[in-house]
Amino acid sequence: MVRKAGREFTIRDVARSAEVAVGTVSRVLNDHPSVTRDVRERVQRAITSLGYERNAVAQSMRSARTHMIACAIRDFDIPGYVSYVKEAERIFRAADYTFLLASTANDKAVELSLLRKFAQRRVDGVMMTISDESDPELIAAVEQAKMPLVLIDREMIQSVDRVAADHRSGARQATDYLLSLGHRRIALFVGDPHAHPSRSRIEGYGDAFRAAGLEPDPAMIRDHSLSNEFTFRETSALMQRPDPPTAIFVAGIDMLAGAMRALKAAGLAIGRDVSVVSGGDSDLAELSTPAITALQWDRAQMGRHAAQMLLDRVTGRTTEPPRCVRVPVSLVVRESCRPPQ
Amino acid sequence: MVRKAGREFTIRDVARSAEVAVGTVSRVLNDHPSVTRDVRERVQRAITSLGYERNAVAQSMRSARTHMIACAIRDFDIPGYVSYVKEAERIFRAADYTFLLASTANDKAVELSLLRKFAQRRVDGVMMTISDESDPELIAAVEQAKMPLVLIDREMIQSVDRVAADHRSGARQATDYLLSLGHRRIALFVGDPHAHPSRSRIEGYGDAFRAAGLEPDPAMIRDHSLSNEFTFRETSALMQRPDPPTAIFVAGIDMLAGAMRALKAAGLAIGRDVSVVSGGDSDLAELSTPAITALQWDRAQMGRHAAQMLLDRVTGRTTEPPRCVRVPVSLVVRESCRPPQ
DNA sequence: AAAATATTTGGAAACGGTTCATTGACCGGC
DNA sequence: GCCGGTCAATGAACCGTTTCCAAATATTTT
Repeated sequence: MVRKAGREFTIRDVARSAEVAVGTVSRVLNDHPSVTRDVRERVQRAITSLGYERNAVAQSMRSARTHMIACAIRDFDIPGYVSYVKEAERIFRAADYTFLLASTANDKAVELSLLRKFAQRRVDGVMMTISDESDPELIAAVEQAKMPLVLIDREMIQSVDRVAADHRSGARQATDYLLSLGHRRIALFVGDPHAHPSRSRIEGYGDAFRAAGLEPDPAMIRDHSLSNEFTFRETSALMQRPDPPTAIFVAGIDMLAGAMRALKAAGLAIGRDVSVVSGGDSDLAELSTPAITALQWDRAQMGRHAAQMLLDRVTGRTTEPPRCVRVPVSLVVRESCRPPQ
Repeated sequence: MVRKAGREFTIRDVARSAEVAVGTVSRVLNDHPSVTRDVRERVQRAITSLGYERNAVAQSMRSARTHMIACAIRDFDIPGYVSYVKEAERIFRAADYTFLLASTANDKAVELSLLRKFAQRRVDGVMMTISDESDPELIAAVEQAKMPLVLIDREMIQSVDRVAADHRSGARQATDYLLSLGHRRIALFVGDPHAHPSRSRIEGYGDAFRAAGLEPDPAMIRDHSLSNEFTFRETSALMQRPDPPTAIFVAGIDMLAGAMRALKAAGLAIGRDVSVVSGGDSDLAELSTPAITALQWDRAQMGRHAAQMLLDRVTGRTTEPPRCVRVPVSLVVRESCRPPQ
């Protein structure tokens, strides 16, 4: 049999070649029990001899399931995020789902447009972060999504499943530790306070101060952007004040590099001149000299939870009300903090 | 109009609601010129009032184009790779292509199975790495792929498009530099020599030795795996020899952390006790104390090239024979290398 | 004003699977 | 020898678009 120009073989070609009906080929492909050994083998032979590959598009068209899961995160190259995603992809692939990935640059318009695209593609489920958990348009888009959806590291929208690290407790631990060393002017860097991680970190920071009978100084808090440039600029500015902080808590997951660059440029030594705690652990934190004290949580577990929750919805195994899984955060004490001079 | 239970609105519902034919709705959706303003507006109104979302699956079915690009890389959480991917995704999204991502763990079976999956999904193009450029099965699978395909950081398979960094020149520069400082026992760590980057690095390393009238010592070369554990173990072993290397060139893109961990554990100071050059630049390399001398190339550009080449094939803009784009590599000298004592 | 041409709209076929009602074959029991 | 029941296999309908031909209408030309 010769393939028609530009056309791939279809189930009909297989049927003709094996001298059976198309329905029979479909049943062979789907391991339906009521096919005799003889016919099954004839069909298998036809399939291999033609090099037939089943068309997933046609399959999705009829079955109204695409076996695709979409994921949208702030940015690909944030090692912290990618750890979640890596584990999730592994689980989805094992469950025979294809993984679709996009970055949003933390931009609401991109987030909304991706949600529409995912809907048009009829993906079976969505895993994502959003830039602003209190934006009505984003909330509406998330709540009215036609497919199951899991939010990553977001907490506020109660009507969908969520997986989040316990950043409030993490920030509390970090701040408690710095306060216990005697620090009082502790700079706090977080990202956009419209999303849960930043808000929770600010809360945890405040919790620690208040538990010590102190009031946090708003001038020490910088909440604006997650970019490295921002962290660099603000660290530089803060260290030039007449009363610079004696400790810096760079709470964003990928802010450490920016702060270190600024301190290096200013000729300040971590540990000796200023104490530093990083809000996310990394090779950089672990292997710096001195090694940086950091907050840490099981990122693979977070990805696993998100993937599993989503799969449970997609396959209909769960119809329970939406829930929020919270992953614990702990402080790894290294060498970057000393009592202030 | 009420949506039937469990069914979404279709183009037919829109047609009925706007009192036009389905073909007309399709023409409105596709901005076909021959639709009068009046009809167009009536259809638009029907679309918004029903909340209709076009079904991309059906569209693909009919048009035989999915507007999806698949990408398979060794691992998500290798910052070096993710930089390529990030830029590529941006370009594909801008061109209205959806990006499909999978990790292969550098495993041939996974690579083959993903290629089949991509074929079944009828993606319009594929961007990937493969674990072994000389494996006949992989070569066959890549060459016989029904869709355009671009290999990332692979060079050998001439019959498809490729984008690769010039690792040979990079390794030559790094080794030249270490030799010029007076080092002779220079350890070289690379990944699996079945793929271009490792092979090229070994060649570049040898080039430098031979250009200096020396012969490289095979006992100083470790080519096996890209894992951090491997690098850790082998670094530890090598430094315990009676004649340990005076310099280490960790040429793999994500091997630096493993080597640094081993040196730290052995109580050896980089720069003073042993010189180090990293085969890939990173925050870790830049911000370590001392800062690590590293090879560097424009990763975004690599992703851009790959995406553009693929788009040119997918859209039929190019029918030229396959080519290989090579991205230059340069050495950034920092503080991690000194003459041997 | 009629003819020729261009433009807009309608409606059916096609894409490649899955599903389901129907047919046909075979077997055992009375 | 007939009937009922089970199991395999058939083939048409269907999923939601796009595309193409034909019909209807508008516009220009003669």
